[in-house]
Formats: sequence, structure tokens, C-alpha cells
Amino acid sequence: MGDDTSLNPRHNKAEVFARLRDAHAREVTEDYVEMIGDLIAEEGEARSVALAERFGVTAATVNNTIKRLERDGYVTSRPYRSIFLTEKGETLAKKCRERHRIVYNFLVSIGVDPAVAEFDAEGIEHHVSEETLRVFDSRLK
Amino acid sequence: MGDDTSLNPRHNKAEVFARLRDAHAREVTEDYVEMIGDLIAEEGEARSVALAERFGVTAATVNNTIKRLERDGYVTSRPYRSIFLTEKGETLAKKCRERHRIVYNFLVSIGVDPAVAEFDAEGIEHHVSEETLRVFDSRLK
DNA sequence: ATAGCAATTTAGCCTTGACTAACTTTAAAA
DNA sequence: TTTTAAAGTTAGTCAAGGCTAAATTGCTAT
Repeated sequence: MGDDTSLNPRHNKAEVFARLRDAHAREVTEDYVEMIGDLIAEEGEARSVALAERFGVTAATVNNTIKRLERDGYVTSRPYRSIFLTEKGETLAKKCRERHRIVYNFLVSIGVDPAVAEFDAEGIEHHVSEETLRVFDSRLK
Repeated sequence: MGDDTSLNPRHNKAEVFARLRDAHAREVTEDYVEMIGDLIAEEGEARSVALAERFGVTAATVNNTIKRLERDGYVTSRPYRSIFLTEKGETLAKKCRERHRIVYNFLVSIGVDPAVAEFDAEGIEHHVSEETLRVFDSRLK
């Protein structure tokens, strides 16, 4: 606040878009830790090949992404071995899973077809603030 | 359908993520045509400097994006002059503005603070399917 | 024990969308 | 009319997130 653009609220959109760009930067990370968590729960371990199949990307792309997640402290991995979540990754995965659940259930509760809700929730979940999430959740009670 | 992954619905997520990636590719385009439309409506013309200020990016970034929008047929522009929407751009802008309005009004209607709703709508609008949008809209009646 | 296949990694390429720095054009003030 | 500031453009860089092709590793069945 205090800059010239804040005088007119109609023109003060830059912050909104800056936060939007931040959200984008986090999306792939969130989707990966969530999926790695799912794979460990469902299949006992998270392998590159399973991530590639579920995201619909190549193994090379998965490899790149896992390196970045490792660099950023969300996962650990050793060459030719499966992938593990760190504490940090585990925490994020849990938060994302819960958020996904709330968004999905909310959409279904207002009458969206479950298949469509699954689709939309995957995109929407990354852009729902804590406050909006609480409103969604309160509507499920 | 018909591929091996479709046998187990839990594992058939690739299509969801492919559509999510498509949505991302369209987001910047949608935000720009919407903003260009707003600027023309509010100020009579859309200049690079105004786009840069409202999105919170540099003039160089705006320039790059406008070139891409021009390549893709959404806008026309001549060097050192203001930017115009084509028919195609106009149509998209109108659709986006309407979608934004519905998402925003829906969030406010369920109790989200207007400032938060403005924030969240900017991210959510790109990930709401036609069907979910209709459900949102029907709830506003 | 090893041959061969599946999984993983590496290398190199592309586009998008961001940046800075330097340059050019336009338009307004002196 | 000239100077100068604002606006726009260009060039070069970077990271993310895709891809293909080729090399390497690990596992399994013979």
C-alpha cells in the first residue's frame, strides 16, 4: 500500500497477478508430492514409471521434476530407486490431499457431477485461499 | 478409452492433467485479452505501459506476450501504437469477463469476503468447466 | 550366468514467461 | 524547433516444464 496505483482499487491488480504466478510455480510441486503420497499408500512405493503414467508425461520429464523437488527438499531419491517424501514433502502432501478433498466434496455437494468435479478440483485446488477453503468446508457440515 | 489404464479409474488421471496443462497454456492469453478489453472500455485504448502496470510485469514481458497474441490472432498492433482486439480476441474477452463475473459473484454469495473472492476468482476462473460454471450461475438466481 | 527387457538417466532441444540493459520512437515542454 | 522524458522495442539471459533419442542400470527368465 501507499504506491500510486493503490489510490484507485480498479487499477491495483498487480498484486493479484503476482500471487497468481506464485501459485503456478507451486502447482507442479503440489501435484507431485500428492501423487507420490498416493502411490506409496496404494502400491507401497513411488516409481518414476508410475508417476509418468499417471501424469501423462514422459519418464524424462518426471526425472527433471524429481530433481527439482529434491533440490527444494520435498523428496529424496537414489539413482534407479524409488522416490520418498521428506517431512516437508509429507506435510505438503497431507495439506494438498485435505484441500483437494474439501474442494471436490464441495463441488459435488452443490450439484456438480462427480467426474466433472474431479476434473475441476484438480485445477481449482491450487487457487483456493485458506479463507475460501474454510467457507467451502463449513458448507459441508 | 480402451487403453489399459482405463480399466482402473483410480489410475486414469493422465487425461485430467493433460487438460490442466492445456488450461495453463491458455491462462495468460485469457488474462491479457480480458485486460485489454477492460482498458479499451475504461480508457479508450490499451497501451503496453498500462498492461505492464496492471499485471506487475516489465514492458519487455508485455511486448513478448503481445507478439504471441498477435501470432495467435487475438490482437493486432503496430509498433509504438496501442493494441486492439480482433474478433477472436473480442469473443474470448467477453467469455472470460462473463465467467469471471459468475465465479466472483458465486464466491461472494457463499460468504467469501469480496477482496478474497477477487483474488481467488482470478485463479479459479481458468479451471472451471462449463458445467460447473452453470451450477455456480444457477446458485445465483 | 547372462541375455534381454523394462526402468531410469542423460543430453540436447523447444516454448513460455519472466528479467535487465540498451536502444529507438513518440510526443510534449521549453 | 529542439530537447527531453516517457513509451515501446530489441537483444540476451534464465528457470520451468515439456519433448525425443540414446545410453545405462537393474531385474528376471531362461
